[in-house]
Amino acid sequence: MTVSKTAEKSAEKTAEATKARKDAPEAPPETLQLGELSEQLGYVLKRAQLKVFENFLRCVASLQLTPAQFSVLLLVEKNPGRNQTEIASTLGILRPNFVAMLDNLESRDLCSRIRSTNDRRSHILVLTDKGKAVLARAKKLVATKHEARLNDLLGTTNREALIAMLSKIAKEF
Amino acid sequence: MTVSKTAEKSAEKTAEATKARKDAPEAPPETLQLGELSEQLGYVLKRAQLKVFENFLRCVASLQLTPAQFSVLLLVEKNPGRNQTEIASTLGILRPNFVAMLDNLESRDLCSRIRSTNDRRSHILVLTDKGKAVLARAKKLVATKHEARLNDLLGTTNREALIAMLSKIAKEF
DNA sequence: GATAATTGTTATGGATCATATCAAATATCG
DNA sequence: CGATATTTGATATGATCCATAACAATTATC
Repeated sequence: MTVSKTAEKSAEKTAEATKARKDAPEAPPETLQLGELSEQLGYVLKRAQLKVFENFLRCVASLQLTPAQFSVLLLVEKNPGRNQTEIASTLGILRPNFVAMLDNLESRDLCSRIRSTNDRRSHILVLTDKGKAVLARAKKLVATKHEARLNDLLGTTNREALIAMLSKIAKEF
Repeated sequence: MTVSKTAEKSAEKTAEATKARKDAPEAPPETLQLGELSEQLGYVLKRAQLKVFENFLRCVASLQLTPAQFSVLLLVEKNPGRNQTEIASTLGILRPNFVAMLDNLESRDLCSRIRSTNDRRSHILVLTDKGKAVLARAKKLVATKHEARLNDLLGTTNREALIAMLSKIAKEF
């Protein structure tokens, strides 16, 4: 759809515009060559990440959950009774930016802030019943539509190897 | 360094705060459990991508190049004579956002916009001599410091497998 | 030759990310 | 004990990135 848009044009002025048309070995002229870019880790990582996030959003579109929101719900479910700072920092979210995120989730009745009795400064985070239900549905959608897509593409063994390598990079790079 | 910050506190009020202290099989209490998050493709992808970009910036800090700028220089070098729309679109950059990027690179005399004689609307992009030199130095830094780091971490075979899988995801997901 | 499409550009708004600062609560330490 | 420092959640604010609409100049199309 976007390939044949920029065809050869204005070839009547410069006669050389149609040179090297026969026995062209490779490199179709209308497509740009990525070259070393396709071997750059950062480039391909970023491109893959965008595609994966995009697919994630489609898969859980019915629940209106972003990857970041999904990760918050997962972490709160796994670690009930933790405060905002703890949840945010393990997700790499800065505390100021976490406030609006929680405002959103709380306004949708997916999680609650509870003033801690031990330390009245902190807010303990817990999932509401609705939050647990939504998260359960999200998990199913992600497993059956999102992760399954990855399995189809790579196979289970490769998928596990990929996750392992990315985890290692995230931790040790 | 950030592990032992939030130690157990105020354990004298609630006697249950110190329960399950002996024969704890796993799960140190001061560290949050990632749970299913560590298996989520999107999460580990994003985390890895941030680490890789961070490392890239450090490796080429002397040249003041971001990953995006590096990709532009690489693509222009590989595809001389292309216009802004072509370069931007193959990198997934929207044309309006590409203008400021080029203003930056051009103000640093790394690349030039040249009015095309065929189509006087478009700007042909080429690297300046300085741009070619800077790109050459950047390539060396990236190869010896950045990509080499990845080889040390994964090994050459795994590195190639990782790049291949990420490329596949970027294209077919 | 009138109309449509393309190119680079500007303006603009949203989303993400980072820093400084604050009040309330707690911890630390003399 | 009490003065000081630290922590927590929050606000304000700015930077950066990403997306859309619109525009003038140029070219393509019919």
